[in-house]
Amino acid sequence: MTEQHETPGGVSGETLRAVQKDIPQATVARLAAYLRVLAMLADDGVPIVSSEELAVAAGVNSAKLRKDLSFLGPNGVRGVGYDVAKLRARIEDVLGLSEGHRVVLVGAGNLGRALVGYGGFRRRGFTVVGIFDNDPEMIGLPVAGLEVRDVADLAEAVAELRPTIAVLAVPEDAAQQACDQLVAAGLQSILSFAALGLQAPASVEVRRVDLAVEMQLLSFERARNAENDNDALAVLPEAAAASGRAARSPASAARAATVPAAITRSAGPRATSHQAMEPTSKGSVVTP
Amino acid sequence: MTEQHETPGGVSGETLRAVQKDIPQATVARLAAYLRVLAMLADDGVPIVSSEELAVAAGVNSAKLRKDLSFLGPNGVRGVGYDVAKLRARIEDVLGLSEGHRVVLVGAGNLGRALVGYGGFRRRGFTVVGIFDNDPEMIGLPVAGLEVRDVADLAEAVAELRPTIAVLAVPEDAAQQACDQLVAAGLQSILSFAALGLQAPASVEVRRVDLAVEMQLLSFERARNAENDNDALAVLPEAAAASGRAARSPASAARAATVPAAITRSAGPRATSHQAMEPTSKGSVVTP
DNA sequence: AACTGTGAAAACTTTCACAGCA
DNA sequence: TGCTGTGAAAGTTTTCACAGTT
Repeated sequence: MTEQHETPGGVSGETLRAVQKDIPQATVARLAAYLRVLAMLADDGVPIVSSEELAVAAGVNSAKLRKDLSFLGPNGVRGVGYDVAKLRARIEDVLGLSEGHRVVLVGAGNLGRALVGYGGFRRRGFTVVGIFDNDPEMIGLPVAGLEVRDVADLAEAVAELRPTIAVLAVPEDAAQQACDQLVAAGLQSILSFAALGLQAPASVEVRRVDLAVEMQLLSFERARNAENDNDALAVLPEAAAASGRAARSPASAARAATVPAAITRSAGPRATSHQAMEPTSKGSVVTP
Repeated sequence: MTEQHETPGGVSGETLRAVQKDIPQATVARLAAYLRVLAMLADDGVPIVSSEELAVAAGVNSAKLRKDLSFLGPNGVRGVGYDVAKLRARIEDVLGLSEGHRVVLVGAGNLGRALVGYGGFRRRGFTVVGIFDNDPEMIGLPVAGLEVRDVADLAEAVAELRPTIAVLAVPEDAAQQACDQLVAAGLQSILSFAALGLQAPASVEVRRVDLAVEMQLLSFERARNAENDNDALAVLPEAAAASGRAARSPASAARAATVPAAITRSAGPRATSHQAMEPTSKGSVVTP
């Protein structure tokens, strides 16, 4: 949590605390996106990046990116750009990722297995340390190098594994019970793939990823674009026909991919075709 | 905006068109969330719901909900509330869901199978009509009542199946190629689970669900709350200790679950404990 | 009396455009 | 010169509070 990267010498918790409090929601959602791009750049051995380059890769405009980064304090060098490694470390720090996270997975079905197998997971500092299920057939089986354990042993296992995040990938009808068990075991951050809202103490952060919501947003955009296309066709037949990899209308250009949350937070950021933004909030499969 | 449902008689396309254009992004992301709650209410046989009840269930405040619904035209009855069935139909209409959607899935691995098995999917009007993979071992196997087909046959199959949405659940390194095939086959709406941004024509809507982003947002909230808790503890030790299912500080109360997109659109909406909001945009696993 | 629909105010976010530093 | 960091303007979203309807 604490920490600063540029300035040597210890920075107090005060500093980071202040920073975290004042970072706008919208900005936080995008920081995670910048991080992904930075990781790619780092893999490619790129040492320095300008706000313009980074912004394009992340699907936002450069003014927004610079404003976002300005909330984290000075990160770049004028006339030069941002040091990829430094900026990356700084963002990880602010997002509370620098220590990495130990994750327990509840539900070893298809979704659960898909999740542990998801490479971007470990690559981004999330280590699955335990897998649980309530199906006797499943318990004991090896999944991703771990043995599936009985969800009844959760409390005890948590004491031993010390996870910071739990991922809930169980059927709808088992979700609330599993959630209660996680809460009882002391987990404070839960990412749930159940469509229904889970009841949990206010002190526990439950984030929901709802695939259907993402699909619905996709549906809306399609409906809206179809509309626009009709309008355009009515007025400018050739222009509309020549679409291909061409430009999109300004109105829809701001739209793109992101999922604020795993599959979700909704109202997320938007983005242009190759990269999308708007995590959340909206976007995203994050749903209420 | 225009439009009326109560009134019998055909409503023109003009009307719906105008409505869609003017609905704020943030509102659209939340409509999908309201829909889920409405579906639950309908299942429970609840005929009428007030803005307050619906808002609480969706994790937003009632003023926001009423404002959101006002963009769809008059939907309720003053002094009474909203007709659950009517409101549901109206929202589905606006989101372009009323005709339902035919979905093709590319990638029959764990994630793909988890997705077709996901009940909330079909229940919300999305019907999987085709499953594709490029693994010879996989092709021909039955999954969810469908036979896995060769992704090479996609173009041909699309002509036959007429899907409106494609879900991409393949490994990172195969994602761009699969995306290109979908685009070539004429798909216009793609929900991708690949972490990387996909290159596609501007006319194609690509929505990304990135699980890692959701986890990162969860990490940030935890870091921020830990901070607040420290502050609270320093000042009010007992109050902080008595957390249980107690109230959360106003600052963090606004936070909750949602994933604007499947797993995100970023910056999505937030919500209170039992129900969360802020799709996507942002919320959600929607990422840039 | 109960509850919706909505202008107007407040809060938040994005964009502009430029001063300032390397 | 090139690019960051940032006030100030513009645009969007949320909240308030109340008039209007049943």
